[in-house]
Amino acid sequence: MSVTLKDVAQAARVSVSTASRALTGTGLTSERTQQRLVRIARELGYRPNPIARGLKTGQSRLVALLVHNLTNASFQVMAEVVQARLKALGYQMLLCIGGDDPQQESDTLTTLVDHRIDGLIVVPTGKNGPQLKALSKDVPIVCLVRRDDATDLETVLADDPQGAYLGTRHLIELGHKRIGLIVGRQDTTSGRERLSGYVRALREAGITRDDTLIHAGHFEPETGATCARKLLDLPRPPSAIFVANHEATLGVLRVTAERNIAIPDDLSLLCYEDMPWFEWHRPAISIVDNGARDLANLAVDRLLHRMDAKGNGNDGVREYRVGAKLIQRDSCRQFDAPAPARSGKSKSSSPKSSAAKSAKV
Amino acid sequence: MSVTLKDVAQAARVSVSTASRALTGTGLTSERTQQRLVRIARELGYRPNPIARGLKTGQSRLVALLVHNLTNASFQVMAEVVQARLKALGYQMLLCIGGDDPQQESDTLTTLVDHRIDGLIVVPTGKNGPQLKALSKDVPIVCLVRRDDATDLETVLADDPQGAYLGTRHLIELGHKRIGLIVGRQDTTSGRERLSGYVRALREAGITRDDTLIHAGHFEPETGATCARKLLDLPRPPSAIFVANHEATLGVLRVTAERNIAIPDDLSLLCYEDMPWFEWHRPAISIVDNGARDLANLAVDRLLHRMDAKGNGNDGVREYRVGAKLIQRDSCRQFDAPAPARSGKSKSSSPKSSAAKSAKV
DNA sequence: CGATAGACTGCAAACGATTGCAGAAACGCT
DNA sequence: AGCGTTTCTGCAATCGTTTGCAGTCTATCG
Repeated sequence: MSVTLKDVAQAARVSVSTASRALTGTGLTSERTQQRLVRIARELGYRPNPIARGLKTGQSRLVALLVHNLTNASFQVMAEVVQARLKALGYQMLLCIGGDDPQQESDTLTTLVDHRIDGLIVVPTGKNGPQLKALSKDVPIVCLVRRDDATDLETVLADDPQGAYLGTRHLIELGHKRIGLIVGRQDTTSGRERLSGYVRALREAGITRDDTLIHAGHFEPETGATCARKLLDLPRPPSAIFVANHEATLGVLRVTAERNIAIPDDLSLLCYEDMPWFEWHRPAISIVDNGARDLANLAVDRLLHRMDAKGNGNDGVREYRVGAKLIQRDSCRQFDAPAPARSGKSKSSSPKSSAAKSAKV
Repeated sequence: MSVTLKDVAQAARVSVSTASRALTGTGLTSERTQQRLVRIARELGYRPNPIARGLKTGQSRLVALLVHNLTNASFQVMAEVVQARLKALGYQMLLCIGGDDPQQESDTLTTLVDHRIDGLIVVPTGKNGPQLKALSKDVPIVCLVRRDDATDLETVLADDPQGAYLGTRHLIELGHKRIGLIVGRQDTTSGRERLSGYVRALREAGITRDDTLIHAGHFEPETGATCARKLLDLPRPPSAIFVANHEATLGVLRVTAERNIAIPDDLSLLCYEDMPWFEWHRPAISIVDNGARDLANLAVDRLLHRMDAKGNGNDGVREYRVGAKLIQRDSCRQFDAPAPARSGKSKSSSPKSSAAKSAKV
């Protein structure tokens, strides 16, 4: 079917080995034959067969990126970054979707190493630590965004404690005292860390933590909505909500729209991680940016380093943190302490707030 | 490193060939040895090396999906569908991002066939027809969403003419006569077809086409915004806009927000292709759904068919169409013909519209 | 009891590359 | 001229499978 090394060798009247050496540029052939072979190979349209090569060398020039899904905007940009970087180096990216499901992750991992991938960047579910650890003996692995506590794999993390702290502090500085938090599962690194950042900011400001304001769990838009309702139905509802879990944002937004709660006038809203439409939304939504682009780049750097270092690319560093930063848009606003809560909700009786509402659309 | 067939054979005291036959289940081995080998293989944790197998058989169990990007929600769901389907059949999906760039597409294509992929589903740029055609001799290929006119490849398309027709007709039925259209590049199938559907619906309704209402091109949110402005600045602005180009939506939405144009009261808005947040947005955005899920499934069906049929899976059909459907949400509204346009814009003077505006947030 | 079909099994050659080893050629040096 | 180096080339083994062919064994039948 396609032209093989043998064909090239025959056409050039040399042995296959010579052809191989000439084309891989080992410098073990004379300048003349080298050039001749390169020319002939090009004329014949020879393309080395990576499968055959891989069998011999044990390498595939394939690097896998295993993420949970593609709906998450962060994963999208990470995928694009990784793809671009790898491609420039002659690797092909294998993008896999694990669905945040341990079983699926496990399956995918085994097929990937079966395919003798040269490297792996993975957003671990956290439930396959032993397997990951075992695989890391065969393949350089870098964890991204989440840590798997059962392993000592090199991990590139967003600085979630700092990000959550930053976000919370921002709200506090705006005068908010009751800040609702919607945050991810507490058995994930990011879930725990974001909560801790939130708590720290409160403590520093001398605000006592109120657990009725905190919702942690595995969110989808729908459950995000229920939590938002719970928060808003509180006797003393929060004046700001920090949605530190990406998936919940849509639900929260819907509830506020349903109830005609004007953002930021009636409620300040701050989200974690960017989405392409956040800055187009009215009001444009302020966020804590986890630096997806930087994270991906760093992960690639580390992976390449390990791949070069052939097994002992261990520099002693286990964990890299990429700083988060606050991006202020229009969804957070100075909080004017209201009259001390009496009975019932005072919202609908406030002409000011409703006027503000009609100014916004 | 990992356990090979040879190891299994040795442990079972049979030849490698027998081991191979037993494990691949060719039925050429005795029941007893077959079972014994399966057991031993499992005990040893044997996993066949797809590279070696691929070298011999010429197959890789890899199927590639080449799309433009991952920000497009349709591509996301397609990727997830394809991944799920293939995985169930023991294939690994290779997801590649071509960026709608012919050069990049071309490069990716060659590395893919180098890797001896078993099949390819591609959203073609349309600029690499000859290459695709050539490759299709080696690999089963199915085009998705776009057709490459330079080839006669089997193609799974959304029914864009129908979808655009459906959408436009819907707006007409609501009483709209001046309907702005923002549509994709006219050198792509979908761009042309959507325009034609729009035109047909107008013609059927006896509305004369007004080219100042039509904007075609390669859009990003920003250019989408400029077009929206142009439309709204027209002496007689449209009462509805059909955003038949996915990328432009955000821009249009921003302009309407900026100008306090209430949707659907001041302007009806209909979009093509769904986005996860459309139904959470207030007002929820009505769309023409191109059936991404069905498209992906059909593409996989066709590809598998071709892969089975070993080269002549050609059933004579060249083109499959997946029906589009209208999903009505809240962004379109009955149009009450306004008083004939006088001088200036009457919008700000209408108390009704501003009241409506303040009801919405 | 011997022939023969049938059911299994093993040998060895592929697949397309890479690579250690050794031979050949060319060259310089004494 | 003879010899040691250096430089290049080819042979052949190898990676882990699959598979055509031929051989072995058993069982069955005449």
